[in-house]
Amino acid sequence: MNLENIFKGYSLSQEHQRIIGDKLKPITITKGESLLFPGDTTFYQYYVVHGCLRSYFTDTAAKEHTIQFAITDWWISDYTSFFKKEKAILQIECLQDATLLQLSRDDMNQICQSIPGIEEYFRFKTESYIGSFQRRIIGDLSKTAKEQYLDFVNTYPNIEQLVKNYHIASYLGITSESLSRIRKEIARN
Amino acid sequence: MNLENIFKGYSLSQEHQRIIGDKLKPITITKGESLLFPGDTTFYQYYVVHGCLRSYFTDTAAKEHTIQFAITDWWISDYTSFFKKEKAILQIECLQDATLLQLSRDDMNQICQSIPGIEEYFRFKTESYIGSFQRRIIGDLSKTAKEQYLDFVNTYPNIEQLVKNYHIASYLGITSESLSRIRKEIARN
DNA sequence: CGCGACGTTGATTTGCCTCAACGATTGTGG
DNA sequence: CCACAATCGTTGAGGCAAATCAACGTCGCG
Repeated sequence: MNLENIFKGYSLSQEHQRIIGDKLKPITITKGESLLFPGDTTFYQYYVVHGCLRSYFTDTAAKEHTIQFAITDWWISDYTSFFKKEKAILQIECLQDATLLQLSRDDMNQICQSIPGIEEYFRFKTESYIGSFQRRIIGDLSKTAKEQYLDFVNTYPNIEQLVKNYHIASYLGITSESLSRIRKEIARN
Repeated sequence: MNLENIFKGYSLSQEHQRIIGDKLKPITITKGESLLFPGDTTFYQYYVVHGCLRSYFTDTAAKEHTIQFAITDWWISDYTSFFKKEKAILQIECLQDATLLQLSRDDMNQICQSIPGIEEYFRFKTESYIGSFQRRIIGDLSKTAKEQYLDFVNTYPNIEQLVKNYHIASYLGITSESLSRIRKEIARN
């Protein structure tokens, strides 16, 4: 396993790589399977080596709302559950056969304590989430569906090709019919 | 200054309280003033001792979108700017005369390094933001304006009394006219 | 081949916005 | 302390973007 892709910019000794490698448990999952269900509590976050997953919320009207997609080099979890040990409200589903590295909260804390500088990696990652969530809230509040879609394909061109249109629609907060019409209108130009 | 309210649950020695107290700079600000403007870079976050502030985004149509309110015991900043040293996109405005404690990013890091356990406080705070942003995105995606408003007054009853209706509307992503109609409809029942 | 999943298209409905006007309340200067 | 202006919240009329409901074409797969 090559840790360099994960901890880009952090030079790790052989010994430190071994310690981290021992904590990261490889997982394979096939399309359609789920890693986590609402109501369960998750003690893990997952690094995507390859494949594609999404986390989503199912509302009282049984509509699904995609919170996050994850492809190579992304981490995914229900972070409310992972951080606070609360029951998850999200489901995490595999959209394309995937290989993951599973890391528990306890092991993450241990790595942070025993390997100087690595806590910064995880802190930076958490802080980056704040930024992307904030951008998303601003987008939800201030943009039309068409603008949101154009932003999405610009920001995540690699994801757009991998997932179904109705997954994208559920991420943007619109119906798949509306997304279809938006795409049609864009194609006309 | 009493640090106990800020670092609830963290027992600090006299010496450590002195170190932290030296870094927290008291600030007073009056209604209508702003701490931060879009385009500036902020090196500070602010703890609210008393008073009320909001952070908001102004879109290309000159509409304001409130991202966060902050009252006693909350922290506020443009966290994208504060964490990443990027230019701020938010403005931070005082809604009720306030007393704040200003803490710079560098001082925060120094406190984290010199006082064991305090880094956990800030990490926990950042992780809590993830949870509240996630809940907000889910709300934006899955709830009607009326449900969103009811959630807001349940979750932040202390804030609802302090701020103007159009600030709440801009937080919920609706117009003040719509909020007025929603309130009227709720009052009928 | 036949079935189910997916995307598209049309007709209609609806929730919220926009624009406009008008009380109520608050603040301010004479 | 009053007069007036500004701010704020409310109400109405009309419009629009997206949802809903329904039908249908296409593609992939057992």
